[in-house]
Amino acid sequence: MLKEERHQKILNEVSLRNRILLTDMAEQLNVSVDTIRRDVTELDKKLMLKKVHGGAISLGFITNNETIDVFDLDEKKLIASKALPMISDGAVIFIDGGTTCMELVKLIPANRKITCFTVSLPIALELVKKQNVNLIFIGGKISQESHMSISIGAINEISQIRFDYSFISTGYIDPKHGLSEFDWEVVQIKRAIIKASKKSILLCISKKFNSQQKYKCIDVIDIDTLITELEIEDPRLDPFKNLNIKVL
Amino acid sequence: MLKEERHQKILNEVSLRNRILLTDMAEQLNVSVDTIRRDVTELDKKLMLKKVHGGAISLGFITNNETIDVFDLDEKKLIASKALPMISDGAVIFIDGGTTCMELVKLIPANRKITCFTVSLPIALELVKKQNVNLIFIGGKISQESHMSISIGAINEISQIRFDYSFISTGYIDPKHGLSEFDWEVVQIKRAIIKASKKSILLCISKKFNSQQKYKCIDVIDIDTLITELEIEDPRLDPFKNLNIKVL
DNA sequence: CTATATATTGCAAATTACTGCAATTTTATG
DNA sequence: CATAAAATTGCAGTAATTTGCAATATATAG
Repeated sequence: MLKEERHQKILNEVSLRNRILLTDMAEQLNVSVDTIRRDVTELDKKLMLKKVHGGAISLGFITNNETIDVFDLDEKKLIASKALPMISDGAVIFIDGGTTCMELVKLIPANRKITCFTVSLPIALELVKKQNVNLIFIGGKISQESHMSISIGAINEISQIRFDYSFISTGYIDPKHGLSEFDWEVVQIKRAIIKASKKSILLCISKKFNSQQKYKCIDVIDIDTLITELEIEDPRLDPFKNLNIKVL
Repeated sequence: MLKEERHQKILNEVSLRNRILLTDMAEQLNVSVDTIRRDVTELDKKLMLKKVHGGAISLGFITNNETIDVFDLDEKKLIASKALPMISDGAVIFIDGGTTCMELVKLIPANRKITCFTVSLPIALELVKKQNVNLIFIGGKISQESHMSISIGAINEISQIRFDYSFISTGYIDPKHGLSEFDWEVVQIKRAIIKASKKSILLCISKKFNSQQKYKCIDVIDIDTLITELEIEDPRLDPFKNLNIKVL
């Protein structure tokens, strides 16, 4: 078999499976592992794949973090765009932390006049850029992990406010087990927020469906609206529709 | 499974959840916890996530590597390095906003155990990176201009604290007219801070000398130490030395 | 403080990588 | 066609990497 032929087959396999093992390819192409190794080394130099210990991965796969992130980002942007119409002039809203909420914040038009509360430093830093947003940060001890204010004082402050809408995120969600989190403090904060909100809107990518963590936060029924990137008629949404919450 | 494959899966999970447990990933990927730990350590070194006890968290927020051009960065770094020795373990300090204070924050070593208050969002976002800093953000309405918390509530909160040191910045300074600012609210906050501090250290680049603005904040004599980028014997410092404050 | 979970370190086994070399095949050229 | 030069391939020995495990230290939660 010609070398070029092997190269082509290797590249095919890499693009198909995103990764190969040298031993697999050796067996498949009936040559020694050394030969495959040389082939892969060559293709690596040509930047046609990435050689790693024991095999090779596609270049698309290695930047997978970015591409997947961008992919996720698109989904999150879609969720954010669905949520945006709920933010109308004059509203008093709360915006939670997390990347999905961050996309929502980015979408808020410069001329939208609202009062916006948050406990998340990154969200606040983004909100402060908006000319017509009256931003109030609920202060206190900041958690290293979540970059959120998580103290009792924050919970007290929240309890004395009445939000028209709260846009919240969750770490984990399950139709039966409800929303759950990794940090107990975060659970406390989120509960306070939902209690202080006339309406709670959960922004959640469908990837998180059917996952749970040790600290239960609230039941799914406790939120008013669930916004995902899915089409409304997607069967994956059925378990949530049955819970009698609004699904967008 | 190739190591890189695991890395990708770990990164995906981290970006999705913001946080993972080593044990969860080990189970999910069918390898030992040690392996996941090594993976995470490696990814941490590559600055692709942050390793924490028991797991890892997303860098998504933290990588605010905005290379905003800071004027006179070298001078500000010099000032920061002069101020750094005053931040000792166990101290309760306040750090003001501004680029000079930001340089000081960046210099704080990871193992320095302090309690740190601030009203500045960017400063807070930088401080939250420091493992051993107990960070408390004094919340309230955030000013668009200064990205600082400037409400009455914040002033009240500050008045109930006692800082060992406060590191403050100023917009304008003049030996006779004192420190002055553009925003009335900022003046109020700074006054409260200085009142609540055992010692106040002003970080100020010499370019600001002999300048003033409409709202006077405090007199130069009200601060304890002035730190500039100048040599101690520089004649430009004489007007301040005559005011009987410490000059570094 | 105590119990549990996690981190660190060293180590051994298995796998993979690298190097030099020889056998074989391909290519270049008269 | 003949033949030397170059490229390709497999192999063997050695080096490096990866992985899991165990013992010990450290950190966290109650």
